[in-house]
Parts: sequence; structure tokens; C-alpha cells
Amino acid sequence: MTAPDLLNPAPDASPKRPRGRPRKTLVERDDGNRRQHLITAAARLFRRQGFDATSTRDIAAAVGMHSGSPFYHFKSKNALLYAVIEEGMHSAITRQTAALQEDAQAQVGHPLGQIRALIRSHFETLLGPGNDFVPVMLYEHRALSERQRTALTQLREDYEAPWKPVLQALHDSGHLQASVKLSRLLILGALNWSVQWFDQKKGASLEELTQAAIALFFKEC
Amino acid sequence: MTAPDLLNPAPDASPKRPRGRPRKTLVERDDGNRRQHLITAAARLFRRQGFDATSTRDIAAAVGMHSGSPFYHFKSKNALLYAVIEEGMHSAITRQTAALQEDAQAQVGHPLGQIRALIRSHFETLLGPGNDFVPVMLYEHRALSERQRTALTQLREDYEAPWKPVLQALHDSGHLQASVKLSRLLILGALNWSVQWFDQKKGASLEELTQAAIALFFKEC
DNA sequence: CCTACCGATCGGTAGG
DNA sequence: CCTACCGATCGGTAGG
Repeated sequence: MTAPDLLNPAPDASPKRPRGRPRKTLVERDDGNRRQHLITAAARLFRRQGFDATSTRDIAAAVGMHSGSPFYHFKSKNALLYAVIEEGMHSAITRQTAALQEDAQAQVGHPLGQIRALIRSHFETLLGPGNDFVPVMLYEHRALSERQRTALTQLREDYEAPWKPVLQALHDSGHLQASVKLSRLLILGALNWSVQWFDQKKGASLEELTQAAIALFFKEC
Repeated sequence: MTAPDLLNPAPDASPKRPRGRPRKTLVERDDGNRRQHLITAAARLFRRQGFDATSTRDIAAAVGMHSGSPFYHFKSKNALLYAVIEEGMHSAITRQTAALQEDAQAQVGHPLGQIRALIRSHFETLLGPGNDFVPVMLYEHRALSERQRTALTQLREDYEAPWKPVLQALHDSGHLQASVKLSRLLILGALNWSVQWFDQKKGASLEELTQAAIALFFKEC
């Protein structure tokens, strides 16, 4: 405990608000933090309990707010879900782009190296520590509104776009036998489903997972 | 319309109940039908809207009951969910067993024929018309109680048991390169995810899907 | 961002 | 299986 001073005034000295106009940068940073805390907490709860089974009161409590306060930051529970999903897709696309660039610098764009980068990056997005955002998208997007779903479809297409030429090249070179379209759907499904069974503590590492997936899907020629 | 008789008494002749002790077989058959209607309607609604987003009133209305009546047949909404899932797993196991027997008679147990039968049967369980039960299991089992989940784990192990020796044989013969355990998890994931994107109206048939999956996962040697 | 609150909905039950 | 109902919870809001 410190004695009352200018920053911690005695109770009789208007304890409610700081004097003068609040500094804008500080206020915005605080707002951004609170909003971000809500998104992060919501992602975790939505992933663990599901969207419907998570109340906005749960989320408020997780960040130390009262029950009505999340609606100061988000106009509805749905908007909060969409914010979670949008952030997940943006970071997934960022991670994927970086992985492809790293690979391009190392290997002059061999398609097997590219698909390896895509799969490894995808596993990290799904299974990396604290990465609850994309799993929420995969399993809770049904709760989105029509307009939100439309916007999400665009993000998913952006994300999947780099897979198509890589799989086409692997098909042309004989490493992939099934059709490119069905292969993409089946491969992404196999990866996405890992959210259901992968256990960080025991079992395989993401690197082992990646190698197994490549050995399963692609021929050596 | 038929004239009032012993089976359809006139209104003044105690219309509430038939006289005497109800014939047990008839009563049980009626109960079974109502119960079965509830399970079927619940499966459809749970699949379309999710478990949490479906109210017991929705289910009651779908079979022409009033709001409290489903609880005459099931002691809780959860018990109804478990009935849906249990029926789905039983019919999946039955279908799978029959598929393996058909294949055994035709091909003397070639592992490639066996895996083909397993995959084709799995797609039918997931994507066949009216087969909502197993998809509900895949996406709503989180809502089960601990005891229900334990019982379900046994059913899932029973279902997956035939896959292990078949995949092991394919691994030994060089048709499968990745480890048997990770292969099984990734393959079943790829198939299960088809629930998310398969459209009965357009797109591929279950037969084309099966062929694509086999071409994707297994080497020709 | 808190306080106090509202209308709606939900799973479930008693009693017949 | 219906009728009538209950307690609890929930998303969301007004007003500060």
C-alpha cells in the first residue's frame, strides 16, 4: 500500500476519473488490449466448450469484466465469433506465406518442398500452442450469419489458393495420382481432423506428423 | 371415415382409452415407433443445426408431439443424443461387417479389396441419404456425459478394429508407406471431413470418391 | 466499462 | 402422451 498522492487520490478527491482530456494514444491502446483480450479468451472458450455452450458471461468473467461489458466492444456474440475467426484466418495466411517464402529461398521451388511447407504450416496453425482461432473456425462456422459466411469464404479461398498449383505440379510429375480437386479436399480434411485426436503432450511432434502425411499422400516415383 | 364401432367408439362411450388390458405387443410396437421417430427427427435436426441449437421443442414439433412429451420417452435431451449416436454406430458396424463379408466371398481377402470395402462402406455411413446418425456422433459427441463417452469409445474401437490388420498388411506389402497408426488417423480424418464438403446433388459419386481416396493413399507397387 | 434489468427461451417436471 | 408450469440462463440494452 502506498500513501494517497496525485495518482492515488484520497477518497474525497474525485476518485472516478483522471483530470483533463485522456491521452488518445493511451486510450486506444487500452481499448485494443481489452478487445484483444476478449478475442483471445473467446477463442479458448469457444474451442473448449463450443460456441453455443459458451455464454458471454463466461467470456466476460475470463477477462475480469462484468456481464454486459463485452457488448461495449462487440455488438453481438456473433460479431465476437467472427472476430476470432477472422484473426485466425489472417494469421494462418501470414504463417503460410512466410513458410512458402522460406522454402523458396532454400530449394528453388521444388513442389515437394512447397507441399511440405504448406502441410507443416497448416499443422502449426491447427495444433500450435495457443492457436485456438482456426479450430474455432473449422468447428463453429455454422453459427455465423450469411454475410459473415460469405466474407469467410473469401478468406478460405485466399488460404487454399497456393495449394492448387502445387498439387497440380505434383500430379503432373506423377507424385500424386488422384484428381487435384478431390486430393485437395481429402488432404485438407485429413489435416483438419487432427484437431480431434492430436495430443501435444504424448504422441508425435508436428514434424513427425508432417512427414507421415507426406509419406501417405505422395508417391516417390 | 368409418362408422363408429368397437374400435372407434362414439364420443359418449368413453373415448379416452380402449377397454380391458392393452395388448402388450401392440403397445410396445407403438412405443417403439414413437421412440424411433424421435430418434430419427433428432438426428436430422442435430445434424442440421447442431445439438445446442436444437431445442427439445423443435424435436417434439417435428414428430407432432407437444413440448414436454419427448421426456416421456427419454429422460433427458442428452439421452436422446446418445440414442442417436448409438444407433448410428450400430448400423455403421453392421454395414461394415456386411461389406467385408461380401468382399471376402469375391476376392479371397486381398487387402486392397478389403480397404476398398472399408472405405466405401464408411462413405455410405457418412454420406448416404438419411444417414445423419454418425455425422452427429462426429460433430456433437462433445455434448455427451463422461459415462456416455466411455461407452462410445468402446463402440468406436469396435468399428475401427478391422482397419488395423488391413492397413498393417498394406504396409507390409509396400502399398502404404507411413506408419500404420498415423495412417489410420489421417485416412479416417480425410473421410470424416467429407461430411463438410460433399454435396449429393452435384459433384462426385460415392464410387468416385472411394476410387480417389484409394488412389491418394495407396501406392501401386 | 459497470449497474440493473428485460424479454425470450430452454430443459425438465407434476399430475393427469 | 398432453397441460400447465417452473426455475434458470441467456443475449442484449439503457443510462450513466
